[in-house]
Amino acid sequence: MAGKNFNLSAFLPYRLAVLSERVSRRLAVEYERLHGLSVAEWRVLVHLLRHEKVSVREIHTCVNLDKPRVSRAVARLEAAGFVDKIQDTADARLVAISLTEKGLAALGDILPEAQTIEAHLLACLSPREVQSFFTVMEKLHGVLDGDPKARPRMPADVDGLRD
Amino acid sequence: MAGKNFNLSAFLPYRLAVLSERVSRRLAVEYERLHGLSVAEWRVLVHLLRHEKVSVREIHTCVNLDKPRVSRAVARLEAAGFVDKIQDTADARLVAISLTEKGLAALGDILPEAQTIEAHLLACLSPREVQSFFTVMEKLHGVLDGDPKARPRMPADVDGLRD
DNA sequence: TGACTTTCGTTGCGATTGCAACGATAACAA
DNA sequence: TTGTTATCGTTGCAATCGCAACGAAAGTCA
Repeated sequence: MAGKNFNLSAFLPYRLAVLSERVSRRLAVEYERLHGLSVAEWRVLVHLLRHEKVSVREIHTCVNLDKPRVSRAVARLEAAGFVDKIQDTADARLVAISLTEKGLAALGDILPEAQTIEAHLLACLSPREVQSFFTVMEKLHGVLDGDPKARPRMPADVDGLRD
Repeated sequence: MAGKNFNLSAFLPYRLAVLSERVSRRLAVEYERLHGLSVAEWRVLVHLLRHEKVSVREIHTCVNLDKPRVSRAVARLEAAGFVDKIQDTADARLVAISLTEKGLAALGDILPEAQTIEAHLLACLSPREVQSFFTVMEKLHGVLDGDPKARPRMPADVDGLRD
């Protein structure tokens, strides 16, 4: 049989999954330790740092979480006092979510840790390697962008790299 | 505040998570379409291709799935007839799992698709880029290996690259 | 105006997840 | 032997997941 020598450990999707999960979990240790946050909650908070009064929909399209996940994350963040959620005056369907002081303070605790972890990871690479790594990830996304069976990518992840 | 210009879309852990999930889902389309398999079941089957009569524990340490997940995946695979599970004669605690003809046939369907997807992804990269990409992933693992707060890596993923 | 379609955020629900136990068996030590 | 410890695979359980469907609120157009 053809695949007899198929090696899972060298299979790109598997490798990506294993590395990504390990990195995610390492980060999650800090979210959890500092303020009991989940990945979804962390992503929402980070998004709010740069965008005030945003809707669930906008967060959803920017941080790669489906709508229900964002909705529930926001609900938990609001209950914890990290976030304010008020109804939009112009469009009653919309909700305007923004950071509270407490939320900002929490980010102040977590962000440095997160950036330290990232810096720690990148420190083992040469500038050329870093550059190449991100380029390759981008190219792989490009392949999936052209694959009708792949889930389309959130626009923010394409544009977001520019600033 | 320091992190005001923090950009999630350029944050390494986030980028890795997004890409990895997209690739995984693209693959999962094929598992599902062809034989209704989950990621866990796919990984177990692939492992069995190279290792006959293995225990749950061994699979667990080789394919980055926790024990309960392997146990349940095997149970489903057995119910579907893809796998045989017999009790080890020497050690009654152990179970010997191996592929059935049907399981082998299923792999025969899925493996080519999986390899095509991987090839399709890699085709957009130069040999140097591929080499660099895997090297970088390895180095990132190396950083986590030295980080006490990171979850240790499964030995098989270290050794597995050698063949 | 009024019937339709679309978009909003939320909720329901079955399935899956991760983790901590569990009973059963084996290995080890006194 | 017998008591202790370690390891096996499995199960319980609460939390989370993804997806579909929902009611409410615009938007659209005859």
